[in-house]
Amino acid sequence: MAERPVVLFLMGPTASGKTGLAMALREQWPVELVSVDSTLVYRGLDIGTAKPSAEELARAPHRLIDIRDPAEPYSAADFVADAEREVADIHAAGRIPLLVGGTMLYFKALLEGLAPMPPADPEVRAQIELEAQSHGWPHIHTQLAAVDPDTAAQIHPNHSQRLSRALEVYRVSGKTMTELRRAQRQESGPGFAERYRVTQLAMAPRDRGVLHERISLRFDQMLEQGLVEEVRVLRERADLHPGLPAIRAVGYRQVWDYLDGGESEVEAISWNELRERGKAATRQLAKRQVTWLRGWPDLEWLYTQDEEGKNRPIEEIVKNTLNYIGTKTI
RNA sequence: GCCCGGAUAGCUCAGUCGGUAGAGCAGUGGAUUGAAAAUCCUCGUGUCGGUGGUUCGAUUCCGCCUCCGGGCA
Repeated sequence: MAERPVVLFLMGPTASGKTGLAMALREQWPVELVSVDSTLVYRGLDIGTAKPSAEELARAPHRLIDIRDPAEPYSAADFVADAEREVADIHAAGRIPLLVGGTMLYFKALLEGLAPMPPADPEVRAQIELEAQSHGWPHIHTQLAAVDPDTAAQIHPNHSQRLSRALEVYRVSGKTMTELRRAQRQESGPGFAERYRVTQLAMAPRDRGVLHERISLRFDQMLEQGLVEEVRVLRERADLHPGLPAIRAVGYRQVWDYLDGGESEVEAISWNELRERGKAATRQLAKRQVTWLRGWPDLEWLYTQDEEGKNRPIEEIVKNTLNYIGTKTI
């Protein structure tokens, strides 16, 4: 049997420097980049998502960027299908896929697969939302517990989104998540990790304070580069609203609120408040990303600082990364 | 200079009819199977501005001082 093809993952919190490293690696290794990011998929969300510039993309193309209109939600299942296709395509061209990004659920879904569940159903979702509004989420939890006690036991009674999804799955398919996850274990073929030799890297500063500082500077830069104008353009479209995943993205939601406040004095958000809220939301995102990564199995950490807290030059990180990849893949 | 109002958690503030205090935000740790940059859970001791007085006991009442608002000169 032929040796399994190599796949590289590069994960890390926002503002850790993943894109820079990925592009540097591409210059020295036969890798092709695949973006693993739930917001870079949307066209027109550029500044606030820290999307690589047109010049950067020309020099180092990323797949799965700008593949969706902001009105059209993208999902973990969409990602798994797209990523599987791109990985196969890259291998067919004799290159090595480097999946780079910060959406850990997407990495996990690709690695472990998803249960054969029905896709989101907007009408069922709206109905559940309505029921929750009049009776509260704990009532939804009770309903779920009646049909799928195992799943209900794993979801907090206030956890709106996961409760909604679990009940939605049942109402749409007539099967519980528990049953469908059992089906996943029994019926699925070899998983991603069985088909490929996956090397997983995580990139981050040692010290969270450093990340916070970078986030602060970067959000101000985004504002200088015209983030508000970018959101203003999105707001002009009648079909976009804060209920969409694209508009809920960090930065976009806060600017949307800021522009909302223009009319009503009471709720108006000041410029400084916008800056604070945008930065706080980004810090919280980074924290959640790090939570995913702590305890993530088979992970090689690339720290962007040395033990004394000094920033390591990108060349050094590239060199160490290539050394590590070399030992794992040759 | 005078008058009024403030001074309490990193920030905004509530409160204690006198028995040493608690919300929101921020932060922290965690969860995470088609929205995931989403959504949800956990964690609250801080010379209650300083100083003197009254009191068994003062962050709370009174005096003075400092600082910050606002007003009058």
